[in-house]
Amino acid sequence: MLELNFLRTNTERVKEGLKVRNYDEEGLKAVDRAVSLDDSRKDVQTRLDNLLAERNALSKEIGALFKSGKREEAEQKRSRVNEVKEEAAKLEEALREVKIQLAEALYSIPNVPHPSVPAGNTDEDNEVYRDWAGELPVLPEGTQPHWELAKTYNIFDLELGTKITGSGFPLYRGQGARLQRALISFFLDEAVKAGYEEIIPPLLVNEDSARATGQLPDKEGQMYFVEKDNLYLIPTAEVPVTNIYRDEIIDPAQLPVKLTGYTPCFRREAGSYGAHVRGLNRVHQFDKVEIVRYEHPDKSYEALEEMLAHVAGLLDKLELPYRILRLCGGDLGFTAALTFDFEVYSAAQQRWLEVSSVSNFETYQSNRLKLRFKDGKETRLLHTLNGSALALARILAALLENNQTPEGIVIPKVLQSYTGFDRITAQ
RNA sequence: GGAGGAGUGGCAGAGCGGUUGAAUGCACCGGUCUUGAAAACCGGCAUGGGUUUACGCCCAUCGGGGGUUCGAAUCCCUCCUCCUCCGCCA
Repeated sequence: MLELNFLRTNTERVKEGLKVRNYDEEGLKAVDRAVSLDDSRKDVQTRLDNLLAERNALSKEIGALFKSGKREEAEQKRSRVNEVKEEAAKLEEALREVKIQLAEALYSIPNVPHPSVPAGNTDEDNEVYRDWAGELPVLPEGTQPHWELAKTYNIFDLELGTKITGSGFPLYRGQGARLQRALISFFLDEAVKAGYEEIIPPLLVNEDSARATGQLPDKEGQMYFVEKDNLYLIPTAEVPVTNIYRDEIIDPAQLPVKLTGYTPCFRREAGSYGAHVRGLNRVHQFDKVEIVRYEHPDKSYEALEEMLAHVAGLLDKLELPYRILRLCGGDLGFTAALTFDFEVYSAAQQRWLEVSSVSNFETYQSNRLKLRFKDGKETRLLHTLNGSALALARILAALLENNQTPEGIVIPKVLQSYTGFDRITAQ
């Protein structure tokens, strides 16, 4: 959530930001509402504090009176304290109430978009930040989409996944499983080479963690929930990895903190079926390597560039055609200030598939996380960033389609030492 | 899963109903001394909120939540976590 101080001192800027996200006049009111709720909060807080101060002072006096044997005086004060306590109880209730409302108001206000974020409503309005410079591959007649290739080469099986679990849970096998593992290792190795510390986090998280990264209360329906133990299956490694430093004050000498983690990701994706989500295009379980950074506020946009270069480097090495989009206000995630999406071209489907999303959240996440650093005497919020590097299922889809030849599916050179074979052939 | 024990500042560790946001030690940051360093000595050293031009003052926080009391780190309830023993187990 946004910092209250920022909200108070930059009210107009926040509103301008909401307009970029297509909020109407009604939506903008949340900003003023939050500020006025905070005014009430301060007012109640001050009155309560004064009462508590009085109570504390009286209690001390009572203690002293009892010691010196002045019973009666003590009794008098005691009844006064009881009055004070009654009043305080009311104010405490009021404070609790106003805090809940304030939190709700704050949760309803998204991050302020970076000035470079273009206006727009849908993904159609996203800006092509860097287009693919070369020719897009055109496959000859008779080429197959990846779900057909899966059958031809026996590399993954959606029907089996359905049998075992349900739709959207692919089962990889043989050379397909091997290729999947190769991609994970390759991505992790590249991240480690780039200075990221490798993390294997828990795949289930508690409510606090889900709340801290903004999955709750916002995207409740997106996550699988284990009711018996009150745990959520992670929709991305971002959740456990970003929570590592929840509630911490970091020594600035440790900055930047660079972390990477591979995890399966679980997403309910309720109600999404149809042609666009065929095959591996959208599934409930997929593998992803995530990179996460905590940065000094002055350096976070530099870091974002670096992350873009890193992801671009991965796609270059995999020899996949891709483009980079700058998300427009309407498509930008609730918590992000600026997001770039990477899309690879899937030649058989003749469409672009999103394989990475790289974002700067500025202090929006760290405010909820209470993730700070010491800036001299001052304690300040850090900037958090993250990006997929990379999401597996769709990469695999594009790879299979683009690299199909009459002699099998060609494995990119960088992966061959990981897979142990240079092409996938019919088994 | 069963039985017992414990959770206090960055760490270790006192306190077990009153002026204790918390002794002491270590770590850390200043200073004195020293050619320099170490040692010694002196000082500082939690987070959040309110208020103030400022110095400061006030409130909350001793695993989380609730309760008893004029007053709770200290007593009670509850949840969580950790340790020991038993059971189960990749």
